Amino acid sequence: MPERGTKQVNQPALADFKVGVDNVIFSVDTQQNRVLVLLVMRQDEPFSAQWSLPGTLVRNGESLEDAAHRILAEKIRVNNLYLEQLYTFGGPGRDPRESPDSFGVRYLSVSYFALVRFEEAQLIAEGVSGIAWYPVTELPQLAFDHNQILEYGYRRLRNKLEYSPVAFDVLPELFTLGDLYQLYTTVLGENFSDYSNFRTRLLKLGFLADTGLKVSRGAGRPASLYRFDSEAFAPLKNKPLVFI
Amino acid sequence: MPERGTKQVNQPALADFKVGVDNVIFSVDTQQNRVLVLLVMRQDEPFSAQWSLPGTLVRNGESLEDAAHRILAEKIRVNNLYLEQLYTFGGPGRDPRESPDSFGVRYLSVSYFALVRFEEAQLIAEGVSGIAWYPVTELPQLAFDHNQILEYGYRRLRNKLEYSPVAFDVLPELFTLGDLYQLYTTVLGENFSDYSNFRTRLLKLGFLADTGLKVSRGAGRPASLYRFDSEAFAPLKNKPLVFI
DNA sequence: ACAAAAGTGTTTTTTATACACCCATGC
DNA sequence: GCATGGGTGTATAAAAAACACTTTTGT
Repeated sequence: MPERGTKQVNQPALADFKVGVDNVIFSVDTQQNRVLVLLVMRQDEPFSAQWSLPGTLVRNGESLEDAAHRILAEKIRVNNLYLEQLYTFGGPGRDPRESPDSFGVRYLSVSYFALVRFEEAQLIAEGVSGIAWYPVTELPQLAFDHNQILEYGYRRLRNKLEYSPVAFDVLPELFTLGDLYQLYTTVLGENFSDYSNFRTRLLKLGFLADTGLKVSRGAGRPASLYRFDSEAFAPLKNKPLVFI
Repeated sequence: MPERGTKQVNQPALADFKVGVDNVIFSVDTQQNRVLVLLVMRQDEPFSAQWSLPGTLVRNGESLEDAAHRILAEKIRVNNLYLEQLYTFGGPGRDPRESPDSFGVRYLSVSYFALVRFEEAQLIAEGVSGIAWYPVTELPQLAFDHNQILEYGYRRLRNKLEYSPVAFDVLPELFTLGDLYQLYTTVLGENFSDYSNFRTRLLKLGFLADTGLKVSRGAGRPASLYRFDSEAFAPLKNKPLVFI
């Protein structure tokens, strides 16, 4: 990192930071076919009583990823979890707790991108239970620059869907090819691919295992339940893949 | 961001941070066909007299990207520049200036990924001139976790090369299709594509403008000099593209 | 003349796209 | 029986991959 300014004298002072971690946690409701993001109601100033991304300030001895796991575990119980760093927002003035003259402590946010399974995820109700899944299409105004962070996270979701098997981190353990197709259509839009071609392509890749189980959902022929076979996927891990 | 712990009492203390910005600056020597990264010799403790990425600590009122630009401008004069955020490294103990008990101030690094043109970039010699381009294949041991950051940056370069027109930010303004092909081979390895197919594909994309100029480099037929036509590329900006 | 690098064209194989159509179930 | 969603197959177009061949220079 940095030179310390031992030689130069009239150097501007270094900023002091508190570092926060904010999680953009996505899941998908396969029943209602909606992409959801987890929001919490703030209890404290600033932005008290406004929705925000679940976040926390980093503690002594704690890594960034530890902090991300900690805040996630405080809000939600999950079996499966996909987590990766998203982006770091650190401009001056992004937190009203910073003094207006730009001196004094600054607040930096390292955001994380997380995927969980809606059906398996249990929200942890705390007090008045200010925690909820929001459809990404109906977002409220969020605290801080969280709308921007969320937008950035949603873009990441759309991108990853195309070349990475993240779909299986938000779908239930067992899913039909219709579920999978629906997920892709709701996130990527109607015209990304024909259903039957999508089917053929995905099956040919060889990491979707047919469980033999069937589900019937109203009218129509019952669908096979598939499972993501991570062992069969392993050799494809670093190859450029096209899911769409 | 964060709840402040107004209600809970026995909460571990929040960490205090200094935030550094470290740049992974790549360029390419088309003559010698090598990918280069800019390193600076540290003058101060810790890691005095060791090579490191050019970095700096963020000052009062300064944004992360501003800091990245500042340190870059201190080391190198460029006409062209590509810059984007890379990753944030913030685990405890990544800087020896942190006290060993993990209390006291911590050092976090937001790294940036930069591309410049080797021929146009002038290094700014300061004092004993501890600044140099290193081939990515012959890296010395670096200060802090900078080898890890650099590795991460190089992976980003390889990835971006495949779907993004970053090649034209490291190549000279005018280049031959051979130069372009050489760049791809040195970064991506020999067997990513046949030269003649690579040619045809790239030209069909329509954003390489033939200047009509020719260069002769030793034996062989002289090659046309091309220019990246950013206007012709604009409509393709958000489309999924394959360069390889 | 010939090696070396640039550039063009052709053939084959693979993949994408657009459909038409059959299958099994609920109502 | 027929609407509904699941599932298969086929014909066509496009793109990727392999490679043969021509062009223009330096020596």
